Amino acid sequence: MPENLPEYPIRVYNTLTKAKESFKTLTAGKVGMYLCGPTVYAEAHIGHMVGPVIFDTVKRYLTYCGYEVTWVVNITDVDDKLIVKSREKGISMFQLATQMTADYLSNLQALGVDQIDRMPRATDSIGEIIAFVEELIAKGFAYASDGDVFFDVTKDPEYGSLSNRSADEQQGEGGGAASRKRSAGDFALWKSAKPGEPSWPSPWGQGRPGWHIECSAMSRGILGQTFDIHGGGLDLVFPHHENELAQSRCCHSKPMVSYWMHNGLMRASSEGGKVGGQSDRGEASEPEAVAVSGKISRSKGAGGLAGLISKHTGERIRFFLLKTHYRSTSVFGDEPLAEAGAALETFYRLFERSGKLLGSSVYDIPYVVRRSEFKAPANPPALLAELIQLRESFLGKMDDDFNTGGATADLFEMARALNRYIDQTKLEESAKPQELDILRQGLSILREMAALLGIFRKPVAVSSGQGDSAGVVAGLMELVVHLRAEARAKRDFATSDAIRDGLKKIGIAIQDGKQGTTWEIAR
RNA sequence: GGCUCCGUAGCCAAGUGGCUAAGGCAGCGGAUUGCAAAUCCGCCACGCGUGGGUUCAACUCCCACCGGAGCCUCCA
Repeated sequence: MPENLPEYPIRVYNTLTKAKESFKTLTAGKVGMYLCGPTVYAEAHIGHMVGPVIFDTVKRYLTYCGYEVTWVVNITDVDDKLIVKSREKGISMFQLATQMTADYLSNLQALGVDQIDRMPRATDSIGEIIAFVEELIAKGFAYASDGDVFFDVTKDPEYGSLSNRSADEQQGEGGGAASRKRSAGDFALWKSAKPGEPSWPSPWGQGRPGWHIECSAMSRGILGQTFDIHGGGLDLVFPHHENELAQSRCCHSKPMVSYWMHNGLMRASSEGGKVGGQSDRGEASEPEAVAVSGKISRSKGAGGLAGLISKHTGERIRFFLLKTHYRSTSVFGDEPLAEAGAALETFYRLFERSGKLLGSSVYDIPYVVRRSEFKAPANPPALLAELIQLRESFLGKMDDDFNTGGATADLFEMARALNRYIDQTKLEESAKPQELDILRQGLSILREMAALLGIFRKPVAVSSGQGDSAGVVAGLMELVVHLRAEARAKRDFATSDAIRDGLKKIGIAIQDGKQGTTWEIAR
């Protein structure tokens, strides 16, 4: 790779310049990427998954394009909310953080986020944080005040450049620490500990880090003073990233990051305005009033991601997040997720159908994992020519600020082309080896693109039977399908339809195809 | 009040100066099927919140207005 530096026209929207810019790395072929992770004081909600899924996809894409990416996601495990929450629960702050970190990690895993290289914890980085604060004081950008240390925003002429606001505009009352601040916009780098609070020794007494400083310290420690991409939710632009940026830029007298990327926020749909059925007419068809509440947040009681995952599958949630552009806000709820699920069925059915023809799982078909390694055949058959073109289209969308939403359209076109090929070539009646090979190659291209989105990496469990019962269900279904086939052979359609209808009522769908009858439990 | 962003078919959603405005969900016709389901083919925005303006040309740029969201306090 070093001798063959990637040259792809990737463009990235930069919050700092408010424009799409050509992607250029600081070090040839290498990318340093930092995403602000969660404060682990409560269970994660779907909003916390947006950034990880997006940046997981960004890393997959950049890696595919030949870059060597180091992706860091921090864990904030010391913070006021952690202290409050742990007291409520009667456990230590560290226990709470450990529990919630485990919850976060399990959610990431369920959504296929497995590209993270480093997950530093704030409490493991206290030494680096203190050193960083000392440097800022030495350089005149920060001052100690009665056990606290504050960043002096008036010393930074560029303060506010990220969120487009000026320091003197900040009319905040300065919080509880106002009396110790020189100006209201100053923010804490180090907070003195009250009795009983978790604390670490420092040159300013016992205390703990402020919110923003850990990211400056940890990103520097792992990625260096300047790195390529810094991400987070749109709600972090101010004050978190603004402050982080100010600390690092002032400390090092150089830019902190090349590209600031911010993802849009999720909004929750909620049923509201349940009107009583007082309709004049007998047929009351009140439209379901769906109120869209604001941004979801844990302070409003959002959560239950684990339940959501078991209900909708991680892949469905991931696809839902990726079918919209990462910078837009989207409304999330059971309906939108179910729709995403319905869309995915197209692919699952294609894979099942193809798997039967090929005699092996589509998920076992190898595919190209480096963009430069794709080799188009000299005279491709029509199907492959079409897929190659769709592949180009897909990659073009991804090059343009990781437009996953636009790219999914090409995925659907690929599925249609493949289904059409199977239909028109009548592969299900008889298939020549070379025809199956073309199908296999086509599926390989589809999988290559899907892998960039981190989907279709492994089969989704079709029968939802649990444990031992799955085998029982499969055996029962085999029997039922067999009996029904006998009825159909005798043209006893009353019986066969009764079986089908009865199964449908308990959530099992039957499909009669040329290759026999298949069944699936409604997902 | 200040600062951002958004408003594209019944719903979700890509596009953002110039060929016929992607794709998905739902729906409707047709092929197929014993009937369905699935799959394929076709239909489904003469118009992209409203009103002005710039331009040879605007959904795409500018202004105003209406509607919605976010940030300015903890937040992914």
